[in-house]
Amino acid sequence: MELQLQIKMNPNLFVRDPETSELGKNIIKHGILMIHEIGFEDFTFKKLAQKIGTTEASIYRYFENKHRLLTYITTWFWTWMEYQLIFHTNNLRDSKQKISTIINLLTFQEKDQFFLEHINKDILHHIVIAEGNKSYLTKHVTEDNKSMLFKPYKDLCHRIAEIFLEYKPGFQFPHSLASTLIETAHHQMYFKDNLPRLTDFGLAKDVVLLTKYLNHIVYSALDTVVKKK
Amino acid sequence: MELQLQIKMNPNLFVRDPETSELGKNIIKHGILMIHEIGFEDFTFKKLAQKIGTTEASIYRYFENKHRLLTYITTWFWTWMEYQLIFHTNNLRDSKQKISTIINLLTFQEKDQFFLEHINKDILHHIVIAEGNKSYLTKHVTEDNKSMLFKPYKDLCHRIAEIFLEYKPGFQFPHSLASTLIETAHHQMYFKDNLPRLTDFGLAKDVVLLTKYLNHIVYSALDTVVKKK
DNA sequence: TCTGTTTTGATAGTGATACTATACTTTATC
DNA sequence: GATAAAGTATAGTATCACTATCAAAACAGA
Repeated sequence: MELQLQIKMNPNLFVRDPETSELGKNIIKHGILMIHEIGFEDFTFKKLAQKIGTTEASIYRYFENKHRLLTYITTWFWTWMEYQLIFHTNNLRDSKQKISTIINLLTFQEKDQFFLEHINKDILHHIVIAEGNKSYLTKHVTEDNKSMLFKPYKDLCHRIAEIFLEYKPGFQFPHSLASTLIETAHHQMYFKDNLPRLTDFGLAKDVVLLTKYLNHIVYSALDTVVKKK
Repeated sequence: MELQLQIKMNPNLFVRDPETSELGKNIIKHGILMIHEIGFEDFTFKKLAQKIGTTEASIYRYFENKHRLLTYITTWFWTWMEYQLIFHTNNLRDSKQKISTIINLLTFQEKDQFFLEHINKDILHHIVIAEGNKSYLTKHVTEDNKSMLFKPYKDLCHRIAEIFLEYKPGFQFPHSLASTLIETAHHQMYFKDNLPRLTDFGLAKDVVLLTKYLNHIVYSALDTVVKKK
């Protein structure tokens, strides 16, 4: 069975909802492909327009600018990630299993239950790894944050934090540990592929050692009593 | 006593060494101030030229483009950070104290021993937190990496890794833990100020809880035996 | 002090980027 | 079949990211 998934996005993210038209879906689809291909810096609406046979002006009817498009697709990713987390942990009672699921999701080892023809999720994941930070590393974070653009990221973080608390009630840093886990998973994957000396994963193509590392970090942090100091 | 510090930078980072002239030093000095003030995205060589009373063309004589300037200053920061680490841990025998020093340095709680009139290190630190990732999150990482542009970052990471190994010989992930520590320190500081829901530091202005958190992460990871799995 | 070299400044120009505006055509909807 | 909405075509502006040229100033060596 494949579930048809419709993610409702915050209207502040777009000018016109791209999910409501073919052109909109094409912008998302080829936007993702193109950002992955040439990188966010070199990506322009003009190039995208050429690729999908439309005009710059038409794309501007959907997104204020390319940064908003980036925020849209990364935010979509985090929303989808939370869906996945809910779906996969739904039937689990053991919080240890839930934590394993989180790590597997973050390292993309969990099979996707949802289907969407215009979004390639593997490529999207690569974009979030390589460009995702740029959506909040700006001078207008605070403003964007007030418009709730980062809510899905924070929701996911909070959900993970709750699972940590379920595993270890009273743990002092559940949210920080959650955001650290998310960011570390992505950073270490990026480093593994691009700056491997910053890791201890050697030339391994797979994600086995990374998974082991993430498990170690999380469980050691949760299982060790936080010092009074 | 104040030590006069001259950091020798990789020549691939610049066209003409900015340390060799007044104009060069001004580019660095006001470049740092301006990137901090308006953010890297809005920063241009034209604006910088206006500010320091020179021309765009003159700045291009020193740096190929603004991205190179960013890489220059972040790389300078990591080199300086390694100097600081060496300086502060020089006389320490206890690896536990060394680790405390690392965390204090990363959270900017250690007093600076070096003096430089044209570089404001507190502001530089803020830039590295908010913009530093952008120096390696590009489509040309691999190329830049081959030109050794990120060597200082990797050197610092390696030095921290060695201290971890000194504390816990045989630890499987010293480099990953080192890069995680560096990145987490910066991310959590950024989150604390801009997206506080991703942390557990509340509205605290200081860095006490963050320090406690980083200590917890590092020591729990090092003190816990890595599972065979 | 003359002379050659390097550094900086002034000016101009090019092509791309990041938009905005307007008017016209096609498509959906009632 | 009328009306609105969506999309296309075209054009235009300000800024950006450079490159080129030439002249002036500074400076270094003989």
